[in-house]
Amino acid sequence: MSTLRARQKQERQDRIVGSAKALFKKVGFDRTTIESIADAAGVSSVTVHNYYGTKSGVLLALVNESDSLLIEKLEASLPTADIELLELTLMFARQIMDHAIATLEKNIWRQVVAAVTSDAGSQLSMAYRKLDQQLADVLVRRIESAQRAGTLQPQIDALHLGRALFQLQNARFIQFISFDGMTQDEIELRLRNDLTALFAVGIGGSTQ
Amino acid sequence: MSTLRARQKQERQDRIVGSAKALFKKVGFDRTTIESIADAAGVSSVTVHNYYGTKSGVLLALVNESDSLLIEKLEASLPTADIELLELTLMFARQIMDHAIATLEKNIWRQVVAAVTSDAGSQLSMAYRKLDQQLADVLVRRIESAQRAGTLQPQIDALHLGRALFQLQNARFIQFISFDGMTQDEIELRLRNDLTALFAVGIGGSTQ
DNA sequence: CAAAAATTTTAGTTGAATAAAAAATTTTTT
DNA sequence: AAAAAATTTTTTATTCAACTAAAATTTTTG
Repeated sequence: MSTLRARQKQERQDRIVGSAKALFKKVGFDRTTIESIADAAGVSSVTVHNYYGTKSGVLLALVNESDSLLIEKLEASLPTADIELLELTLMFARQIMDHAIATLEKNIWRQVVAAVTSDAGSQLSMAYRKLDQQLADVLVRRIESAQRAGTLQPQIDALHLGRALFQLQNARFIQFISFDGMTQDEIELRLRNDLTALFAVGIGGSTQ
Repeated sequence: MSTLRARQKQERQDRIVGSAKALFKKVGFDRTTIESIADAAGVSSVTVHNYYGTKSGVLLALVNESDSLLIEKLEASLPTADIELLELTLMFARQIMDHAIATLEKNIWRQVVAAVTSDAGSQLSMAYRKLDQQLADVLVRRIESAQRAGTLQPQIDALHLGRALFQLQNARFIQFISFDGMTQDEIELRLRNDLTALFAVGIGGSTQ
């Protein structure tokens, strides 16, 4: 029951992450210094480094937390059956964008993506990727359930389809956060166009 | 005809970009300092800053150059007609990966992606995105020509299909560079699975 | 050769990151 | 409960490199 010390550690970490979030939102990532985070959290800057290694480390820790919530929310709110594949995917995308915007500014999300890419391999990057995979799994399971419900042909490969749809959605999400002027509606339209065009390919069968 | 000065400027820039490339390949991005680039190029570090602003700036300049070549190469080598959509896309993806690996290490590509994402909005980021769009256009044109050749149903929306395929390919490309252990074959397989699953959706028509 | 333009030098700021010793706190032992 | 041991945090100090500003110098042009 080594817990008093552990609890305090947890509290300290919570304070750090909380202060970081507030500062990121207030003055942006670049202009937030590790020292300002440390000050706001009532710890020393060395402690921040000890826990999270780098400034990006703090950011990723913060995002990992909030993304775990997103998965639960998605799991709960995404309709289970009786929905078109295209609509399902769009709904999925919309919820992710909603969540992202509710959590942090686009600008900060760009830093998240950059950090995950730039130091792929770090603990926190890998945690982030794992969450992505869980998101993809949500989609896969909905596809399977649509197949059971008869809304979608059963011979389709649900796993690969779900992953492909996730990749596409994710690519568009990154586009969404990459431009301040890009609206959710515009991204939704693009994703819709993507899917419509792709789904149209199979329709005619081989022309040969 | 203000050209002597302009020529020297160009030469200086070439030297900077060349030295940077050599250093990035040799010791990696992080351990290359702007001063070492400047030294190798025979200019002062301030000059490097003046031209490219940041270290990432130099990197993006370098990549923009080499990617222009890629587009030409693709345009020349990608078969014009008489090819399946799936094979076309895979070939496209393969050439991009080949080019990427021939140019820089995965590690450096990660920095490229990070830089483009992190300061979206900078000149060089936007140039990079423009090149991406040109890449997508190559795909679109091949699709149109496949339609003219009768290999693909003419009623399909070539523009949106091409863009969707590019997005998917790009997502998989980023996955490719994100892990040192990820092979081209593995990525090709994933992309093939993506496409097969997506194209299968249309086949049955509506079940409703 | 003088004017104009660009580069380099000089000098300084900033903040991330790290190391090692000191201080504080918690746990364990007596 | 007090002392000792163990662990964590903070202090202190330093390094490193990106980036910037302004003056000095060089180069080009007319």
